[in-house]
Parts: sequence; C-alpha cells; structure tokens
Amino acid sequence: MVTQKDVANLAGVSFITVSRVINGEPNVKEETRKKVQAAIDQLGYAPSFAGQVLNSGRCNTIAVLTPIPFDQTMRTSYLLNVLVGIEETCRKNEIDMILGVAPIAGSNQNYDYLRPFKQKKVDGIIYVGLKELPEEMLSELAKRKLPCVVIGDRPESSLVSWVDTANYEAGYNTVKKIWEAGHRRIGFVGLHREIYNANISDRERGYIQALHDLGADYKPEEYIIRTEFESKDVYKDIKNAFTTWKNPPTALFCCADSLVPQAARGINEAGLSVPDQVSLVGFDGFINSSYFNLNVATNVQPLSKMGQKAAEILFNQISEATTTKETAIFNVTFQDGDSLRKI
Amino acid sequence: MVTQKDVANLAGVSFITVSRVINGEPNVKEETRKKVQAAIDQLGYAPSFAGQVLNSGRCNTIAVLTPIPFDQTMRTSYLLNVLVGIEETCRKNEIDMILGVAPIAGSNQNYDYLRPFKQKKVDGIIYVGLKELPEEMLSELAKRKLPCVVIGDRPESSLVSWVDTANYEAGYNTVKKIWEAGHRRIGFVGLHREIYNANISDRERGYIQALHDLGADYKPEEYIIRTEFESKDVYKDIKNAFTTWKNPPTALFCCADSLVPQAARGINEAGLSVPDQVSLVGFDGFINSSYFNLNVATNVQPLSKMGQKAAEILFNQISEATTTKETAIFNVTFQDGDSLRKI
DNA sequence: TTGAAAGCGCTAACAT
DNA sequence: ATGTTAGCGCTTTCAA
Repeated sequence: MVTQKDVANLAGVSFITVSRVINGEPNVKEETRKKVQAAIDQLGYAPSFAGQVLNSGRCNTIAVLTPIPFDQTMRTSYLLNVLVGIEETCRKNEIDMILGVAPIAGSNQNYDYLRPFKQKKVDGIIYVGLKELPEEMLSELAKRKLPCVVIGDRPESSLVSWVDTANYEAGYNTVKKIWEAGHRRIGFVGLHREIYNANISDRERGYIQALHDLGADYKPEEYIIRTEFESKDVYKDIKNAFTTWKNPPTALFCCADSLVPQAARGINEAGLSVPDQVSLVGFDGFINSSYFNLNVATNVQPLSKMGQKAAEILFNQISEATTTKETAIFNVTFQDGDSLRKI
Repeated sequence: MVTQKDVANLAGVSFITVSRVINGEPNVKEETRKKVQAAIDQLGYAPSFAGQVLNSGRCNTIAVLTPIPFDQTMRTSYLLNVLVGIEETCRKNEIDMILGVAPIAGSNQNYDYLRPFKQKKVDGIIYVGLKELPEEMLSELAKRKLPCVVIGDRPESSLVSWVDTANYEAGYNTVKKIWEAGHRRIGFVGLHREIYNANISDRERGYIQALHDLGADYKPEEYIIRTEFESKDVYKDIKNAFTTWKNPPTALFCCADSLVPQAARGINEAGLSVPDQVSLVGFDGFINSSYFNLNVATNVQPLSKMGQKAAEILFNQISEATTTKETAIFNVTFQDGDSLRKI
C-alpha cells in the first residue's frame, strides 16, 4: 500500500512533511505543500487507518448495535429510519458505522458481541433499543469508558445517553384526538407485561390518564388488550376481546403500527367493520409506507432526526472524551387517516 | 486501555509470551499459558485492533455498500434479507461489517464513499446492487487489490465476483406456471429501458421465450407495460394499458413484488377485479411479509443464503489474497398464492 | 520454551 | 519551515 514514505520520496521531502500536509498544519511552505499534494494525488495516497488509530487512540468508527433481527419487517422499519439519520451524520463527519446484532437481554447467545469494544475497534456505540441494555454491555462500556447513546428504550445507567420520543404525551394526545373525532369508548392494544418496555407503558399511561381527564364513563383499564408484539396470532386476541366485551369500543388505539393490520383482522372476524364500526389508530408512522390497504391514522416519530441527534451526541462525547448522560426527547406528530372515522 | 504489557506484568512474563498465547502458538508451556490466560481474563484484555492491523495488514472488517437508500421499504427488504446472511457469516468469522451508502452511478454526490478503501479500513467489499458498480469504485478496487462481491446485478469486471439468482429461468418458469393455471394471455410489467438492469431484462427475456415455446397466439412483446420501479404512479400506467388493450391479459407477471399492489390498483381502476378477472404474479418474495391484503403468488429468492455465500466467497478471497471472479447463481422458488386464479 | 529487537504507518515533541 | 527521534500495540524474525 501507499504510505507517507512513498509520497515523501516522490515529492523529495521527509515523511513528516507529508504528515503535516495531510493534517493541514500551518508551518508548511506553500510551494512544498503543492509538491506534496501533487505526489499524494498521483499516488492516490490516503493515510492508513491503522497508523492513525495507533497514534490517536481514535478509530473514527462507531458501532450501531441492535437486538432487532434484520428480517422482521416492522421492527426493521424502525431501525432503518433511524439508520438514515445516523448514516447521514456519520458521512458528514467521516465516521464509519459498524452494524451489529446484539443478543436480546436474557438470551444466551454464545458469541462475543462486545469484541469490537474490547478491541477498541469503535469509539462509541448507538444502541437501537426496544429492549433493555444487557448488563454485561453496561459494565464493558464503563470499563472501556466508551460513550453510548440508546435510541428507543429508557436506559437506567447514568453513563448512557438517551434519545427518544415523548411517549406519555403522545399517548395522551392520541386519545384526545380520537375523543375529538367523537369517540366516547376507546380501547387500547398493549403488550403483555413480560414484553413491556418503558415506551409502551408510557403510551398506556397516557391513554389511561387522558380518558380520566376527559371524563370517560368507563374504566379505561378494562379496555386494554394485552398481546404479542410481532405475531401472526395477535388478531385472535383482538377477536376474542370484541366477542367478549358487552360494550365494545368504537375506536382502538394500537400501541404500535404492527398491530394495526392484526387488529383490523380480529375486528373483522368478530363481525365488525373497520373503520365504519371500529376506528383504528396506530403508533410509529411507517404503516402507511407498507402495502396495508387502509390509510392509517397514526403517530409519526421523527426517527431519522432521532438517529441524527443520537449520532451528534455520540460524536460530541467522543471528542470531549466524556460519558455523561444526555437526553433528547422528540415530539410525536399525530397524522390523521381514513382508519379514524368521525362520529 | 489494557495492553499485552499489562497482562505480561501481571503474569510475570514478557509481552511476547502473551502474544503467543493469544495466537494459540504451540511453543508455550502449559503452565505459562494458564498463568497468562488468567491474567487476560482478570484484566479483560483483548488484542488491540490497531496493533494487529498495523502488523498483519488485515483489519477483519468488510464494507457492505449499497446504492439503496435505507428508507425505501421494498428495496430495503431485499437489502435486509441479504444482510441477515452476511451478518451471520461475519459473526461466525469474527469479522465486522461497515454499512455504507454508495452513490447511484452517474449521480454526483460529493462525499468520498471510497475513503474506507483508500485508508485500508476494510479487507473487502460486498456491493448490494440493483445498479451497476461505479467506474471509480472499480478502479479503486483494482488499485488496492481489494476483493469484491456483487449481489444482485451482473458486474462486467473480471475481478469482481457475482452472487445472484437465475432470472431468465425464473421468468421462463413463472410464465409456464401461469400457463398451467389455464391462462392463455399473459402480460408483463417491466421497467423503462433507462432503469433496466440485467436481472429485469433477463426476467423479461424468459417471459417472451416461454410464451413463444408454449405457442401463445399473440406477440408477448405487445403485452409488456414499461413503468417505474418504486413510484406511487405506477398504477396509472397499468390502468392505461388495461383501458387501451382490446384483449386484455388474464394474468400479469410483475417483474418485482413492489409493482404488485400498484398493478392491483391500476386494474381495479380500469374496472376489473383482482384476482377474479386478472391474476397477478410477483417476483422477490417479501410482498407476503408486508401488509398487502392479498396473498401473492411470487418467486422467492434465497436472499439470506445469497448473502451468506457472498460473504464466504469474500472471506475466502481475503484469506487467499486473490481477486478472481467467482460466480454463484441460485435458483428461485415459485410460490403459489391467492393472486393467481386457476381458469 | 522464552525473550529481545525490529518494524508495520503514523504523529507529538523536540531539534535544527 | 523542515527534519529527527521516539513511541503507540502488535507480530515476525532472530537469539538464547
């Protein structure tokens, strides 16, 4: 490969001068600089990554880790939209992004996903969550003093930064919107407590509080369906609820877009029609770029911006060599759609 | 950070012995090995990436480059499914994967996406195609002697390997399947010639040849609709065709799954019903994991396996330090579905 | 079986 | 303004 020495030989200077030109240092005669630059261009030289790393201790690479398997359509929509922002920010800063799959906390997968940290192969980590950070990862981060930003699930650690959306407010606001559309009995599709995370439970709390504040004449808790996140059988739970309830709700607020098609199916199988008899509202914002046959009212998270913000926080912490907790919470935008019927 | 020296001090040996233990060299006394291993475990030592790279010239990192923007649902399904296989193979081999966006050939984006190559930050490249490899990338690869495998679009270069599916055969076979379902007038939804690639044109050639061989009583070329790849307006072209044709086909073979929902809409707007009056068949295999409301007959590409194969070819070439062209073509599986009606 | 020395490509600190 | 020296963490000689 082409090294500083090669360039130096061609330009007839010492290699350190080449280093100076590369790093834009001031004390180089304009003429020398030009000579060196010409040699660089001619040879197609770029500073060797390894040499730079060894010296500076920085490798200009971050890891984007996620427990989301790459082939789960709905979840990866989240990941991909976040990635758009991360990638853009990386590109601007000439940082590369290693994409890796982290095991789900609690599962016992036997590969060392922390190897890049231990090897000092990355300067920092963005964890695209939905599940909690594994304990061992936290301790590794602390040990190596690696900054880390989590997107999508509130991290406990005081050393880990957090980028997310205002889920409680979004949940609250969504119910208000549905109420304003004339619905007086609104249900919620949530998750089983075991697969709960802070975000989902925040949306649920928002749902409950809003109905209290709006003066609903029923207990919102009794209209919560708890189900799986990404299962083909979710519709069964929905159907079951609608055949059991005496006063079925006229609108369902699904805690995630991925549940909307399943909810629609369950409602249909219970003999009701969507959206004529039961309205549906989702959460996430990418259902409408899938091929679902109904335009869905949903809550759009600014995912790409969140990715961007996460990268900015991380890069900053890398430069400053700090790992203090920073938090950035984004607002969610309610997006109306045909699935929400005015009554 | 923890270095070989630290381990050596703790274990009371020279740092070179630590290196030997790390690399599993034979000439180390069992007792020494144990002592060193204990020190390694205690300190959580892992060999510094930079040091290793500087020496070996290998960085155990590959780049996965693609001109596919991360937020284009249908195209990223392709990318993601391929990534599953790549990631798995990387993990097994303790290789990391830098994910990057390559500019589309011809566009003038002004960032240096080849920087990681120039810096010798990666040992090889997997290019997830659908578009041709940019010229400058080819010459950079040749210059740096970096092995490269392309998935999804036949590369011209004799130095670049190729993993793909048998598109001509798949196109041919699909028409046969539709014919066997009783259809005697079969159309094709293809792309405008400007956005053509080898794969799409192979599918089209297969379509034409099959109808010739089966003895169709019309010119298949006259039932080809040329349209955009990922546009919301595709349905207009379909509708237009169906309102123009005197003898509209009873089945349409779409060259990509992403066109199927648009085709369905176009046909509906032309006053015909899918699949009762017009059957639809797609190509790719992920439409059925989207939320399209019809189970679609399509052609499934073994994408994850292709990703795996590409990684294997690449890793092998990295080890052998060769860049000879290897080719692996996978068969496509026809998958029946409700969108194909027997007549 | 173990260790010492040299060098991979680069830059910071110190000459000149 | 330019060059020399040393050292980052590691492995490959070569020596003991």
